[in-house]
Amino acid sequence: MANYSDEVLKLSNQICFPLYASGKEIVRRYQPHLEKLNITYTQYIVLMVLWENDCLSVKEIGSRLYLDSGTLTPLINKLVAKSYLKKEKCKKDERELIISLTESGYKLKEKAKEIPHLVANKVKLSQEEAITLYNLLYKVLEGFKDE
Amino acid sequence: MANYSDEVLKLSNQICFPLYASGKEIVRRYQPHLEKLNITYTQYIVLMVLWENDCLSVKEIGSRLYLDSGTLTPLINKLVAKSYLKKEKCKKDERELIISLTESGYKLKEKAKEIPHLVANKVKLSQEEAITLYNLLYKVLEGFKDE
DNA sequence: CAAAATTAGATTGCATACAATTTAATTATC
DNA sequence: GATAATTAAATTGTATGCAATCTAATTTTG
Repeated sequence: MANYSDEVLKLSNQICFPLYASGKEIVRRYQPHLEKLNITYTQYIVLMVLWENDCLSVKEIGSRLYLDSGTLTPLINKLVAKSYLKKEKCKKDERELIISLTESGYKLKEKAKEIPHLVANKVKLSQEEAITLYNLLYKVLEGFKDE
Repeated sequence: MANYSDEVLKLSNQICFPLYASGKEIVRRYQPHLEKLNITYTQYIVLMVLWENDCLSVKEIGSRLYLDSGTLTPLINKLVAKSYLKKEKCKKDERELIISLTESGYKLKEKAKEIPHLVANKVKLSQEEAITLYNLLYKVLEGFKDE
């Protein structure tokens, strides 16, 4: 007979699963568009952070994107190899590495601006639902910060 | 001067990013608990599907979890190596592979039942907010299905 | 019914993710 | 001011994810 613990372990009763799955699926929708810019989704969000605020340390980028140096170091190296980014040691603190956009990295911004709309159109939510979802997701993320 | 396209490209204006990040972060909260069972999150959700409905094809598991054979084949092999699952060819259609729980795979269910609570406690949402979030996420996922 | 098309899994190749460890630089402490 | 503790990146190792391709089995079609 199904009991309470069975219910708890149903996929459909756990909020983690739809979070995990929808995150994955929406990122997958970005890839075909990003491919035209020769970048991946993770590379795209690194660029996005820098388009908004150029010249940041690896640490700072990681803190905004919830990524650590194990992910960022090789990823930034790829973007440097593609000539979208450049790295330089911070003068004040040589442990830090300042990441900044190259001319061609900055120019990508214009090409990228249409992509969010293209994917947003595939998300079948009303404006109001999207805003609610957005706020709840940030609430989850913020909640994780102070642990 | 910041214009509309700049706004569009701000991380904070894109619903994809909080989906991507919160999915990743909540999965990360599962790992320390799952480690005690010697499984990863993806392995856990495969087991969860089978706890709910044993004996499924790789295709069927993939359809429920939004994963393809490139991810599932090696992952299922690991669970077979750990003696949690077994594989057998489908008699009716030899292309299909039926995946089922072993005795020890079934027993894991009892040990796993406390984990969702432990992680849910870290998510700082009210009951009502969690339900709203849950429904919106499934709406996103369902919307992706018919493309 | 034989050839073509489709389908289920497996394989390959590339790009994350992240824990754990290491290295170099900076701060805190005695 | 030398040593200990801390911090930023890089490195290592393991586990996904997924597109693309391949192989074998089954269905569809002329």
